[in-house]
Order: sequence, then structure tokens, then C-alpha cells
Amino acid sequence: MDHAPISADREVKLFAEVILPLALPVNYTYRIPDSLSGKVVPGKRVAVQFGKSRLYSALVRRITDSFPSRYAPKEILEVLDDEPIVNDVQFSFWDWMASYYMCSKGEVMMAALPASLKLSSQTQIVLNRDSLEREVTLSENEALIQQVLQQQQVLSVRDVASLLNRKTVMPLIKSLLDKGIVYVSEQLSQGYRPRTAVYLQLDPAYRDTEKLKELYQLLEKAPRQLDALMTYMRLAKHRTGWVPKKDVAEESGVSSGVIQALIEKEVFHAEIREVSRLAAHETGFPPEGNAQAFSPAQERAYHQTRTQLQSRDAVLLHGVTASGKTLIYIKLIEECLEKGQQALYLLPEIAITEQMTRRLRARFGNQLAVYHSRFNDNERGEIWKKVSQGTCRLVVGARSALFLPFQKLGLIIVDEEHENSYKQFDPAPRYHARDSALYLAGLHRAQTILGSATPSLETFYNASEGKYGLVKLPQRYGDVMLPETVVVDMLRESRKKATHSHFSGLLLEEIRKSVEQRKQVILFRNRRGYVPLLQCHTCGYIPQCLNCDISLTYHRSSEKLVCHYCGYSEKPLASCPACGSHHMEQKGFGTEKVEDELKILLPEVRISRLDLDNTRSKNAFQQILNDFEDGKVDVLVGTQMVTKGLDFHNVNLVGILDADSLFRYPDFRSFERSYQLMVQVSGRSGRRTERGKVIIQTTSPGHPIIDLVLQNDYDAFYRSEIEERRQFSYPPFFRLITVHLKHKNEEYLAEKAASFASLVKSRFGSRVLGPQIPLVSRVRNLYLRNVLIKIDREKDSLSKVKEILGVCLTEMRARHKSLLIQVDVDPL
DNA sequence: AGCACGCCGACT
DNA sequence: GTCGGCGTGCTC
Repeated sequence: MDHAPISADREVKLFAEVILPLALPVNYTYRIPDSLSGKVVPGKRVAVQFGKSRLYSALVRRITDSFPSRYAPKEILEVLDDEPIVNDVQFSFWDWMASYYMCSKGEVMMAALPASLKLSSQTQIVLNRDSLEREVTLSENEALIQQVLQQQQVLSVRDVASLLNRKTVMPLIKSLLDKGIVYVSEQLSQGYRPRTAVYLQLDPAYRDTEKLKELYQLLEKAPRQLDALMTYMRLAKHRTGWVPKKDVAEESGVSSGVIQALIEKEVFHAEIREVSRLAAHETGFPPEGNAQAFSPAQERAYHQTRTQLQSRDAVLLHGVTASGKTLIYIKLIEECLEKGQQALYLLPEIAITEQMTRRLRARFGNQLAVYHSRFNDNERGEIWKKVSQGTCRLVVGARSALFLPFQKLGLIIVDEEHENSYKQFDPAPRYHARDSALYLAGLHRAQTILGSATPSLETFYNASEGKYGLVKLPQRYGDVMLPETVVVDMLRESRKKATHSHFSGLLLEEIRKSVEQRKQVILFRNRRGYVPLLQCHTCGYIPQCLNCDISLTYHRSSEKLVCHYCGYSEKPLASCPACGSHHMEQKGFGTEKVEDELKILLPEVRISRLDLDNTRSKNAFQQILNDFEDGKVDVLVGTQMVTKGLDFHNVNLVGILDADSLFRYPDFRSFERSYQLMVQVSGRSGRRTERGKVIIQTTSPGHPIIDLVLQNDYDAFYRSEIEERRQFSYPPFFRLITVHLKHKNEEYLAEKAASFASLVKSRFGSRVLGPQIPLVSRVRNLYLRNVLIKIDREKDSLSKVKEILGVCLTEMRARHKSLLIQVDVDPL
């Protein structure tokens, strides 16, 4: 420094560590060119070249001055943002997520940023006009692009590729950039385009009432146009007010051509205006009057919540359906906003955000924004900005809303905490929004409310152990009645010959009654397929999976024996492969069989089925639900799926078939699901004065858990559930780690999965509680083979597990580079 | 993720 | 003899 004063200012921060939007294990370092020094700041996006030809917008993580000795860093090409788009808290959150869910920071970044903020092949290039005056030697293709750009202003990288009909187009663009022919479009940094709408105004000439009358008469001949005009008059507050054209069209039901005719007649003036997307959603929801008053029970629950929050960061609000949790949320949000902080309201599914938004909008108006993946990128970009600026104080959203750039978050509400759609599955990070919310709240020193009528086992456990506060709201509005619960002893019934296949006489009778009353029925059976187990009557042989030590389930619809763990399937055999006997016994029954037999017993009843097997295609799930909700189906037979996303308003009967299997290992969730079903049905039917009915068919009617259900003692039921699992040395608080192995070659994959499993086993030793289950499912044309590791979640366990698993992963990756390995951490 | 390189079998 | 598939390695 003393000897080279010139280098003094070069000595300052020269390199930037950036996160690339890829699944790369580490961050990469780029040189900050002199021209950009000072502009490169953590949290801003920069355009960088990565590899030979690819351009990415990367996110600056930190600035360093240490010269990387192992490689020659490339330069940052451009800074894309004037201000950081990601703040420090977010970075901490990302870091945690990457480490907790064992994925790369790039993958977290991909999940976190709305599409408008991450760009890759959509990168736009524009012509540098100055370059036209210069003499530059260009290749044929380069000249072509230059030519096209003279006419077309902007081209995306993809456009260029299709224009030249080739894939490797980046070097060409790089060369064009180097030669100064093009530059990266500013649009790249713009992020989003504002939304516009056409607004209508009545020509001021018609302010005069006489003139207006004339106009009405004139339009007698054009009734549609008159309709449009009348609608406008109704919608406009003043005679010359501006009204969105779309509103007029929708309200009056006329086509836009009709309105266009009125514009041409100069009855209306049209103007294109920029509209805020947030405001667009606000229209139509005028603020409703005052806050509803608390009931005494709500008042009590509210004060308990406040008290609990003084000593704890999170509270479980355990309130039965329709007990008025929302009002308590609203009050807590109000207080949070009054303190000048932001609040986040998480909902498990986009579908139910609508009604909740309405309610919250009435209270919080335009301080509120809705954020989920159904919104287009531009809208999401706008909300991102508003949250960052603090203009938007309350966000209602699905799990992706966790990633918004909150400045000072004071409260997170996780509603319907038990819903498993809070868990992200396919692309990494495979995060659980509830767990992540708790961590995020910790970073902000914010408070978390977990709300549910039927809390998940793990949350209930945490609350009963004192980790979270616990507030109950057991009373319902209008003293709603619980459903009548009837236990049918199937052994006794069958001895009395009162059963028809798997149905008790009572259940069949009740189904018939419900259908007659035009009510609907849900039948819950936690086994899919036709028969879960076949056995040779002569020698006792049971067809089993080659990979997994479980019996194969017979599926009649596909005529196959299928392994429900790994997906292996084979043709059913006419005779026993062990002894040749033709007498194969069918043991047990699945949803397919329930559906089949019910169709025979009650041919006039419309029956539909909802389970994994018939919802494989994209819309099938929604289609079946819609048909049920529209009343096209009387009885819905299904697995745990029936507890999700259903509107129960017309359901007055739930049948739980073979309740015994619900208590048995290894059905972690089955009982929970059937309980949810009961609670929900009772909640909904309770709103209307009538009482729903639940019929539990079991062979062990004296079972303590069934007794608890009959007493409707939810807490006791859960405690006993926890106790029971402990007795089995099978704690309820597991961590399931799934390792996804992806490869195109199935045999190769099977082999690697086996070797990975044995590697894990040798490292984990006794910590592997469950079997290693290879699970193969077809994902696009890749195969996914999972290794499940169940681990006791003691205090030190997770970090230890991760340490060991980390070693296994590294070893495996080092040995088989072509194998894609990803890890999924489940809450239970 | 993409892309290049090198190794194999299968073709004009 | 080359073409092209697939496994492997690498990208600041």
C-alpha cells in the first residue's frame, strides 16, 4: 500500500459472492469492475456469465476483498437493481432453510423470488444504435440478429435461439455484447410491467339532463347499448365519473363491441389508465361496518393468548370449527399493525384464501395484500415491492408468502396448522411452511399463532410439553351440537348375520336415509386398492414385494398386484406360485372394493371414489371434488384425501370402515384424519341446526381410543395417542428424512438406492428405526427412488443425523456423479 | 441446470 | 470409419 498508492482504492471491495439460481453446492465469486464499484451491494441482483455461454441474474450475497487464488473470477456484467431486493433477515432465513432442508442456496432463491425477479433464458437484449455507425466484422448470424433488432427493438435469448434454429446461442450473444452491438435490456431490471385498464367517462355534454334524455331516446333502437349506458350510470358516482370498462361490460353483460360503439358515437370517452393490481382486488369489497364483538369465550381465549405470548413465542389456538378463531386473529393483527409492524397470515391453500381475504379486507382495506402462486408474476412483483417498502402491512398468502421482504414482522398466523399442504414436495427446498414460519418469526422476534380445530400430533405434543402456549376455544357459536357417534361391533354383527360384505346393516340403512333426504355421505377407508393382502388357503403363501418386505395389494381396476411402498407391480397369479393351489384368499378390503360392493348393494346411489389411484392426472382430484360439491355424487368413498378440501355443508353422515386399522402401526396419520373428518362434519352441520352422524365400524369396540372419541375428549385422545406410541418405543415425534435419488436408468437407480441405503445404515447404525424403503415413482421421465430414514427426534438427534447424512451424501455424490440426490426433511 | 468431453455400441 | 447415446466433471 505504501509503495503503490494507486492501488489504494483498488484495495477496497473488489469481489462479490453471489447466489446463482441453480442447485450448486456453493456460492460463486465474481469481480466487481471499476465502473460498478459501489453499485454492487448485497441483496441486489447482478447479471453474470456462468460457464461458457450462460447468463444469469445472480444475487449478491456479500462483498469481499480477498483475491480468490484457485480460479480467475469473471466480471459482473451489470447491476440490475437500484436498491437491494432482499434484506438481511431474508438471507438468514434462506441460509437456515438451505441447511435445514439440505438443499442449495440457489434452490431456496428459486423458490423465494417471484419469477419477475429472476431471469435466465428470458433475458432481453436490445440493439446498441451507436454500433451501427461503427465498422465491425460480424458473422453471418450476428449480422442477422443485428438486422432483426433494427426492426424489433427487443429479443429474448429464447427468441434468438428459435430465430437461428439452434440451442447454443449464448456465445453469439456474448460476442454481440463484446462487440458492443447489443446490450442487456433495461426491462431486465424493470421487473414488472404495470397493469392498465380502460376507463370510461360519459361525454360532458350529457351533464345536461335534457341532452341525456335525448340520448336515452336515441338508444331505444339499440337496447344493448342502452343497457351499457344504464349500467355505467349506476356504477358511476357522478355523471362524469370514470368507471372501468370491464366493470360496465361485466355488470351489464354486453360485449365489449357494444361499448366500443358507444365510444365511437362519442357517448363515452375512453382512457387507458395504470391500475394498481392491489387496488384491483380491493374493488367490490367495501369495508363492512364495525368490528364484531367478542363472545365471553373469545374474550377469555384472547386474554389467555396475550398472557401466554408474554412468556412464549408461539401459541397453539385450539378452537373447534366455527368457534370464532378468526375474530381473535383480527384483533391480534390490529394490535400488531398499531405497533407499526407487519403481519403475515398463512393459509394452507389458495382456494380458501378467497373467503378469508374478504373478511380481512373489510377490516384492513388496502393495507392488505394477497400473495400466492396463482397470481401472475407482475402482481407478485408489485406486492414484493410494497412489502419491502412497508406500504403493505398485512399479507395473506400461501406458503410462498414466507419469502416476502418483510421489514419488521410482528406476527405470523398459521391457520389450519395441521394441513399437510403446508409441506412443499417436488422442487427443493422441500420446506414445511409451519415450521419455517416459526423460524422466521424467531428471526424477526415476532410471535406465532398456530390455529387449528384438529392440531397435528407434533404441534399438540409441543404445546402439551410447554414449548408452545396452549389456548382452547371449545365452545361453538349457538351451542352447536357434536355429531352423534355410533360404534358398531362388526364381529357381533357378523355373528348375527347382520352385515352385508363390509357394511353393517345400520350403515347401509343410514346411507339410504341420507340419500333419500338428498344429503351426502363420506365413507372413509385408509387402504387403497381392492384387497391389501392375498393368501394361499392351502399353504399360506402371501405375494410380497421383491424390494420391500410388504404384501402386494391387489388393484382390480388395473388388474395388478402393486407394492404401495415402491410401486413395483406384477400380474396377479391364477394359482399359488408356492403350491399351485387355486384357492387364493382375499384378506381385508380397500377403497376400490368398498366402492364396488356398495354399488352392488345400493345400485340407485351415485358413488364416487377419491384416492391416490384415481387422482393421478392433474385435474382428477378437483373434478371429483367438484362433482361431489355440486351434488352429482351421493356417496364419496376415499382414503385420507377426503378430509382435504371438501365443503361439508351437505354431508350429514360419515362412515369409518374398519376403525381398528386406524390405531395400528404404521398409520401415523389415519386416526388424526378420521378425527378431522368428524370434527369438520360436526362443525359444518352444526351451523345448520341439524345433527350429523358418525358411524364407526370396528371389531374392537372397547378400544380405549374409541371410547375417547365417544367422549369427544380430543385432548385426552391425543395424549393417549402420544402415550401409546411411546409404549411401542415408537415416539410420535419422528423426523422422516427422505433421500430422493433421480436417474433415468431404473436398474442403475435401484442398484444405487440399495447401496445408498446400506451406506446410510452402516453410518446411522441403530438410529435407523424403520426399514429403508425404496420408493419409486415416475416423475416426468425421471425416476425417483427414495430412501426413508426414520429418526428419533431427541435434542441432539437432528444435528447428528444431518452430520452423518451429510457424510453419506458427499460420499455418494463423489462416487456417482450422475445421480441426482436431494433430501427432504419431514416434520413427522 | 446446462454444456463439453470421452467412452462405448451401431450404423450409412 | 463416424454418429449419438450416456456417464462424468465443471462452471467463479
